[in-house]
Amino acid sequence: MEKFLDLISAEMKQAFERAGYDKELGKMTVSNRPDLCEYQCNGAMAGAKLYKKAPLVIAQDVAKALEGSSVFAKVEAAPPGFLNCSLSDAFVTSYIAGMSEADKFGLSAPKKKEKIIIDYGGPNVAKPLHVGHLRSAVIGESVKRIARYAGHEVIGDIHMGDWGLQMGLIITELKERKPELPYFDESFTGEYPKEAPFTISELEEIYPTASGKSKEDADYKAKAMEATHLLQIGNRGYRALWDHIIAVSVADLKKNYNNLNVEFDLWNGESSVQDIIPGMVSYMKSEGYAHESEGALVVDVKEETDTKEIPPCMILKSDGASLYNTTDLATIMERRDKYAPDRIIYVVDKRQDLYFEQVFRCARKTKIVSDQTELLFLGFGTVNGTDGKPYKTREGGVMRLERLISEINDKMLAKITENDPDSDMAQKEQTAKQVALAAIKYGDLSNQASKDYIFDVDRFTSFEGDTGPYILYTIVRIKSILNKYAQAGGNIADAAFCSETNASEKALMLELAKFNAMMEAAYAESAPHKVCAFIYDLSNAFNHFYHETKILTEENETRKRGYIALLSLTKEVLETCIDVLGFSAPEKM
RNA sequence: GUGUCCGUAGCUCAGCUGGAUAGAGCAACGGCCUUCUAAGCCGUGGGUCGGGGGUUCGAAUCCCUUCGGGCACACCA
Repeated sequence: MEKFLDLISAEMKQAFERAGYDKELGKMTVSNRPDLCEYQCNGAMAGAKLYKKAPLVIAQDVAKALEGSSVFAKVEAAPPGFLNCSLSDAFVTSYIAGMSEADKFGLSAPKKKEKIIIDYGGPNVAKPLHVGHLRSAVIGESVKRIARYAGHEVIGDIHMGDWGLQMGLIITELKERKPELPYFDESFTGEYPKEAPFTISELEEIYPTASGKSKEDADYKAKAMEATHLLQIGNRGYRALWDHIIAVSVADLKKNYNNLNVEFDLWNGESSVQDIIPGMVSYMKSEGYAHESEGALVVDVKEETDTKEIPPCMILKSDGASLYNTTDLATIMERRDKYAPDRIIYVVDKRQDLYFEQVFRCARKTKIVSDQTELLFLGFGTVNGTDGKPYKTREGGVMRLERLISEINDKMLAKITENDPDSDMAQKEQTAKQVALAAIKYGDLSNQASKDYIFDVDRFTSFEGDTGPYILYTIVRIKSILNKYAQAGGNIADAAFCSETNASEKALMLELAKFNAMMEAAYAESAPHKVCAFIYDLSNAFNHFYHETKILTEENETRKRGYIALLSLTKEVLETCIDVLGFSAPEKM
């Protein structure tokens, strides 16, 4: 389905042509003076120089050429040369009616269906999730859903940090505490226990303890590095232990991400590509891409056109061990071979910008990625506290995600209980979680991803104005009316748009009409905040309409059915949008 | 030092492929609940769009410069 703006621009372009001007001047934009008109065209001013004519004269010529238009109800030429346009009710309602019939509300299928891998989440196993992990999960999930809605094939990969020194540290600490375990007995040849010798909470305590010790005790650190090495070369007991760590950790991660309504298609990690690293390294050596520098194996990635120094991309450390670069490059190879993606999107902290620039250049130079594959770095900003510094607990520690979420859940439940003391507790807890999640996600996604943002718990739990709960509240209001309508015997499916509209009704329709263009832009720019801005405007338009219009008591049946059709469409569009943002609305709140 | 991002109302942020009087939310103040959920609606006050220069009929938006801040800059991820 054509975009609304394109349709009315087409009408305007024809008018420019009929009046004897270049039709490319006829581009319409949303009015920035809503008191004067709905849409405007500034082409007459741009054409003034070209035709050596006063812009107002051109505007008047075009306005004249639009007399009798079925699209525009009114076109006015205003000094110095604006064309102020109001749309005809019939045109708007027929567009909206078409939208409600169309697949995806008129969002056209992409010219080419792409295969996209989104690399997001990126938690470390055995370390609890903290606020820093929130953005990658929330933004990545939304970018994934937007791309999917836009008609592409999308694979989400959590890409865990599950290989390296942190694993050696945990193993070392376990060995100190429980040396009697069979995993540490090199003569043990039997089957290892199926049960892990620790719980997730023990694991979460073990890692920071071990990490602390290794910083103070060089001997301990050496042991951890040795353990890491043994694990990597396949020590049987350590591998068994590692399997336990992963199993326990992944189960916990799944629970946490599930609470966030975040789902991954692949649970791969750094360890997944260990087998292909040796081959990749020897390929880079034999093809002459990699060379030794200061003891390490590197690939030069600087280019003539650089305005800054780009350090080489390191493939192996001077001790021969692999590092983040190594696994990321190997992962690109693996994805190429398994999925042949058109694009890989990395939803990662923006501080890793230079690092990914190196990796991408290295991948291109060494041809481990196909030329047709786009590598996109989607860097997000830091989550700060109200002091503008990275978010911490009141005590100054790292804020665990679970704690943050439960704090907001609690505040939410208190608010809901205040509003509705009667419903049963389980129901209210469920609703509280739903609304809290909307508050957190909308609070994050309504900011541009690349910018730092301030996570203000008080603001996020106040739920007024431009917030997730406001959007949910709007949806709940609509649902409530539609339910009442149905209960009174009305059939929502029978509703039909009425070509006669009041002002706030038309304004709501004009907001709805922006849907497909908005979604297209949100996909093209990987910009969930555009979806947020759209549903905020749409909710405002609805609430204004709601306030002005008595819907269920409307006596004119045709008008009433028109209202119901409009409510129904508004609800569906809002629900579609919050779904791509990764949250949902309750029945009541 | 080099690179990069940012600087818009008291606070948090939109707007940035150039257009009229720079928008929201919060906070402040004033209205609106016997009527579809007041987590709402309506209104008032609040701005040298960091400073300076340039391009343009027109600049928050593009270019240059300057000040202030964040971040990154090979054996972490």
